[in-house]
Amino acid sequence: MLKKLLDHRLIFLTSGIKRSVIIPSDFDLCTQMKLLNDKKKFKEALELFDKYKENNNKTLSSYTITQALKASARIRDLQRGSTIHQFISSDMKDNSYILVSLIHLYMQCSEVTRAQSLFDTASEKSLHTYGAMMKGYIKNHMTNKAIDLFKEIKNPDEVIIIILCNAGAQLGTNEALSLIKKVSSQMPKHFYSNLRLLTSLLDVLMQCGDVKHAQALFDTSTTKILSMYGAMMKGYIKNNMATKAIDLFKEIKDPDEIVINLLFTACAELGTSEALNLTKIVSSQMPKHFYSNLRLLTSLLDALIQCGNVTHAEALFNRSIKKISPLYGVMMKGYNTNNMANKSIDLFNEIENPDDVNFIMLFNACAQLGTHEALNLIKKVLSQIPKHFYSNFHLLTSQLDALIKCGDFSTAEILLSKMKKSVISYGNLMSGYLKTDNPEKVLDLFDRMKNDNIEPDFIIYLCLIKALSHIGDYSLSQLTVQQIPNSFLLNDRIQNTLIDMWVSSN
DNA sequence: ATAGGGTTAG
Repeated sequence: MLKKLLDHRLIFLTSGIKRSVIIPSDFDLCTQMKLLNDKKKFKEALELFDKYKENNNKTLSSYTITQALKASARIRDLQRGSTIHQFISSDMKDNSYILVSLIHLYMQCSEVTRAQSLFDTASEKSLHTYGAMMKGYIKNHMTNKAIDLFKEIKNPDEVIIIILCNAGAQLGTNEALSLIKKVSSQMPKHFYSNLRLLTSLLDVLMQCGDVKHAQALFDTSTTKILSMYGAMMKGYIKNNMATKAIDLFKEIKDPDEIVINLLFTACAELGTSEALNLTKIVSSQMPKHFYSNLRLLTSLLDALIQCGNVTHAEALFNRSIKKISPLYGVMMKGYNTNNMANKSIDLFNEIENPDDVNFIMLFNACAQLGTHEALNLIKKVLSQIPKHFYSNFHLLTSQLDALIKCGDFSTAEILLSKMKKSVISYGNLMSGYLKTDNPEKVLDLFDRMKNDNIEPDFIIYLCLIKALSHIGDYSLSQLTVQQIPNSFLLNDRIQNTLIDMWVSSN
């Protein structure tokens, strides 16, 4: 695009002063906005845009509007983006650059319907338009829609295939894997020399569990860029092969922040003393400014804690000038796993804007204590949780767990009735009733589960048999056990628990 | 204009 602009400028420079007063000012605006956007200074780019609009009544070029839309999309400023949309002249609305930018804007702001209607009414649909729609669907977790759209495309280019790989990686299913394999075998061979495409391909193969295929592809590539190592390491971690991820890391000459981050994740996964040594060596050898990357620091602390060195993690945490919620979260997790729930709670009280994970960690700490004070804290915190966190299933589950562990079954029951029903939450409440010697409640919950059409799992049946064992009613036991599928009756632990039950009811 | 690999969670 810059080349096009430069061409414009050359024309205007040679065509007299009069034009150079009007046009180059918009040109300058556009170049400056692009520079700011490239530096991720989106707000500044938009301020410049506003200032220019105030002082000039002239129509803006499509290049400038594209930059303004891009900045609005990146900061997810729907209000501003819509205003610009209204401001666009009708003949410019057919411009394909503007169309793509508008779709991108609405998709980034989760306004899928508005993006869809722009797409549907567009007179011409370019590959870029399809690409923006597909990317938007992925962003809004409507992955299958992205794949459906892909199937409409006759000659996908490299970018479209990259986006398709992203969709496949998000799904991680066998269906996604076979689609990717089919598409990659049919695409022009020279696409394989596009290393960004190759990275996405490695990523999707790994996320769908085809480690061997990814390895073969990685090994045959003569040129290997860092992102390819990153995709492989991420894939090994995902497929529980952390050691392989570490081995691959050792082959990298100049690791960047991303692959080091992946290394720390792998080390955290292993949690061995070798992993601890490696974490210490790499963190001491990496450039000092990496420590101010808070995402990287979070992984580093996690690795140290999981490998058992809480003291070192604490020291680094205290040394960090800037502290973000995830950094508190990882420390709280560390205290929780080391049975230091009180320290975890103290840390929570220092957080200015707790995120969802912070709340989860607090609930875990309260569950660990199981005291009356802990219950009071849970109730105090409940009123502080922002409403949008209530869609986070993890948060509700750990909240339920904390209430049960602190013995507040009535509040737990209310929460369960409001939650999306699941085996996990039922199992949690059942084992709570079992521990507090309420076997009748366990049977009651089992019936409610059946009414909710939830498929019981191993844990549920185990709780059920133990509850029957507590009650000790032979005919009730016989009647209930008939409902357990044979596949579960073959399990050793189920069989042992059953034996205990028959003994106690005779 | 749409394009790659990264943190904490039941």
